[in-house]
Amino acid sequence: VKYWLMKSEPDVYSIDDLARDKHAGWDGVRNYQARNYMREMQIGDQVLFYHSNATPSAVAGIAKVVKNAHADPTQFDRKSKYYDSKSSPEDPRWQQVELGFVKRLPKAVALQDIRGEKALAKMDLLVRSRLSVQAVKANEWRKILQMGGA
DNA sequence: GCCAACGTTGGC
DNA sequence: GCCAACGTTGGC
Repeated sequence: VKYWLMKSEPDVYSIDDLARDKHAGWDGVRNYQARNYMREMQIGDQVLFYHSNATPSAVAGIAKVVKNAHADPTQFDRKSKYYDSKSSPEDPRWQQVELGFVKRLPKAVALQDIRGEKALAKMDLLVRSRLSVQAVKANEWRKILQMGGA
C-alpha cells in the first residue's frame, strides 16, 4: 500500500462532501506530475485529504483509492472549465482516480503544524507547495495521523 | 485581494 | 531548445 496526499479547496469539494457522497472521481487535475502520480496509484492506496485555500489549510481526513486511473471525463466536456480541446477520447491526455471516504481526522492537521515538525520537513507539501497530488512516505503518514488524533 | 512560486505556451 | 510572457496555485 502506498500513501498519497491530494488537495482540494473545501469551497469546491471538501472531506464532508466526500463523506456524503461516499466516493468521487478526482477530476480536474491538469498538471503532468500530478497525473503521473495518479497513474501509479492502486486500489487500496491511502490518501491524505488536504484542504487548500482554507482557514486554516489542513489535512482534514483520509480517503482511499477505489478505482485506478482512467480518463477524466471533464476533459471532453466543452461546458466544463476543465475542457481540453487538445485531448480526445481516442488519445486522452488527463486521468482521474476514484476515491472512497475513509474518515475525518479527529483533529485537522494544519499546514502550520506540519511546518513545525522536523520529521515532516521534506514533505512535498512544504517543498513543492503547488503540486496538487503528492507522494507521502510511510513515516510521514504515521506522523500526520498521530498529530490528527487517529 | 495580493503576490511569490512555478508550470505552460509559443515565438524565434 | 531557449526563454519571455503569461496563467494558475495557494498561503497569507
